[in-house]
Amino acid sequence: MISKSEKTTKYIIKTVAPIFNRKGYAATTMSDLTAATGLTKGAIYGNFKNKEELAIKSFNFSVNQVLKSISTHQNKNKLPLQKLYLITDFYKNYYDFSKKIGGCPILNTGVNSKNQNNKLHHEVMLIIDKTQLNIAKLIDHGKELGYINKNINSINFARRLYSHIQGAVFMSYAMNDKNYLYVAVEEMNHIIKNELEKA
Amino acid sequence: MISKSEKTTKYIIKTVAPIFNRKGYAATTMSDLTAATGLTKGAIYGNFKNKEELAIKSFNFSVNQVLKSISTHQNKNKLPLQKLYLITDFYKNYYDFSKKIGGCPILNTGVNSKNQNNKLHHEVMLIIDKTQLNIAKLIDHGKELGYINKNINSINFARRLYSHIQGAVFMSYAMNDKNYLYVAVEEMNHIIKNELEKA
DNA sequence: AAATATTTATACCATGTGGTATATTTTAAA
DNA sequence: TTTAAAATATACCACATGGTATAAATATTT
Repeated sequence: MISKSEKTTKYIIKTVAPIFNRKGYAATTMSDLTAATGLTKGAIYGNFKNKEELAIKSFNFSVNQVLKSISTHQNKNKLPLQKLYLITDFYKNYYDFSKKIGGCPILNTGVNSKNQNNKLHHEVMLIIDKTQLNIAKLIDHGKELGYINKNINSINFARRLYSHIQGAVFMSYAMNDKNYLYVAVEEMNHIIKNELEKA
Repeated sequence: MISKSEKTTKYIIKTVAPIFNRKGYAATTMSDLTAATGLTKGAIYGNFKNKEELAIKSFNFSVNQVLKSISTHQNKNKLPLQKLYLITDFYKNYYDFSKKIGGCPILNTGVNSKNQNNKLHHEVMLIIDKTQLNIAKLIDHGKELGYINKNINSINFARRLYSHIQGAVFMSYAMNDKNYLYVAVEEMNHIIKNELEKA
C-alpha cells in the first residue's frame, strides 16, 4: 500500500525540482517551495529533514528524467555504434527538453554547487562519472562485437564526447541558440565515424 | 588627480569580484562584501547604487582580467594563425588561472544569471558575442594574408571553437580535472590545422 | 465507529536580508 | 588653518530567511 506521505513526498520533489534546477540551491527559498506546491512549511518539513535533503533529491529526480530519456532514445537500436549516434541525436533536442525541467541539471548544479554545497557537488560528480562510464562500456561492447576500432581508449573518448556536448549545452543555454547543439552533434558524429568506426 | 572614492571604488570591485564570481549574484550577501572589504555598508552604498550595479561592474572586472590575459598571450605572435594557437594555448592554463579569480566568469555568470538577473545575463551574452567576433576577425585576417582557407565560415568556426573550449572549462571545473582542458585544446589545435591551415 | 497514528497547518523563533537617514570622520579647497 | 565638501560609519528600517514546537486535521487501524 502506498502511503499518503509517499505520494506527497513524490509530489513535492516533482514540483520543486525545476525550481531548484533553475535558481540553484542558495537562491531557492522555502517560500518559493511552499508557493509552488501549495503546501505549508510544516508539510514540507514533515517529509524532508531540511532544505538540503530536498535539494539533493530534487537534483537526482531531474537527472533521472534526463537519463531515462536518453536510455529510452538509445533503446531504439541494439548495436553499440548506433546507440552512440542515438545519444548524440538525443542532444539535438536537448535545448527544448532541458527547458521543460528548468535547464540542464548537470550544468546548473555543477556550476551552482561548486564551492557552495559539497554534498550537491559530490552528487554531480558521481553522475558525470557514471554517465561517462556508461558511454565507455558502450564503446567496449562495440569493440567486442567488432564494430569499433580497438585502438581507441574508451573512457578517454567518452570524456571527449561528454565534454564536447556539454560545451554546446552551456552555449545554447547562455545564448538562447539551439544551433550550438546542432553543430556539436554533427561534429561528434563526424568524429565517431572517423575515429571509432572500423573501415 | 585621482580621488579617494575612485580608489575605494576600484578596491571594492577588485575585492568583491571573485566572491560574486564564485557564489553568484543571489547567494552573495552584503555582509559577504563588508566582511571581505573591511568596509561598512555605508561605504559601499556610497560608491555604488545597489548590489546589482556592483555585481555587474564586478562581472566586467573579472571578464576583463580574462580578456586582457588572452590578449597579452596572443600578442606573442603577429600572425593570425599563430594567434589562434596562442588562444587555445592560453586555455591549457585556464584551470589554475580561473581558480584565482573565483572560476570562469562567463561560465559561472552565464549559468547563474539565466532566468535570474536579466541585466547580468545580457552582459554575458554581449561578452560571448564580442569574443566570438574577435576570433572570427582573426580568421578573416588570416584569410586576407593567405594563411587560412577561404572556404571556411569564420564566425561559425569561432562559435565551434568557443563552444568546444567552454565545454572543457565546465568539465574541468565540475570534476576538478585539468585534463579536460588539455584534451580539448589538442583537439582544437588538430581541427585548426586540418580545417583552417592552407595546404 | 472509536482510538490511534500519521500528516499538515498555524504561529512563532532568532537571525539575516538589502537598503537608508543621519551622524561622524576624513579629505580637499580656500 | 579654517571651512566646505565628500566619504565612511552607525544605527536603524521593514521584511524575508530556514527551521521548529505544537495544535489541528486527516488517515489508518482496531
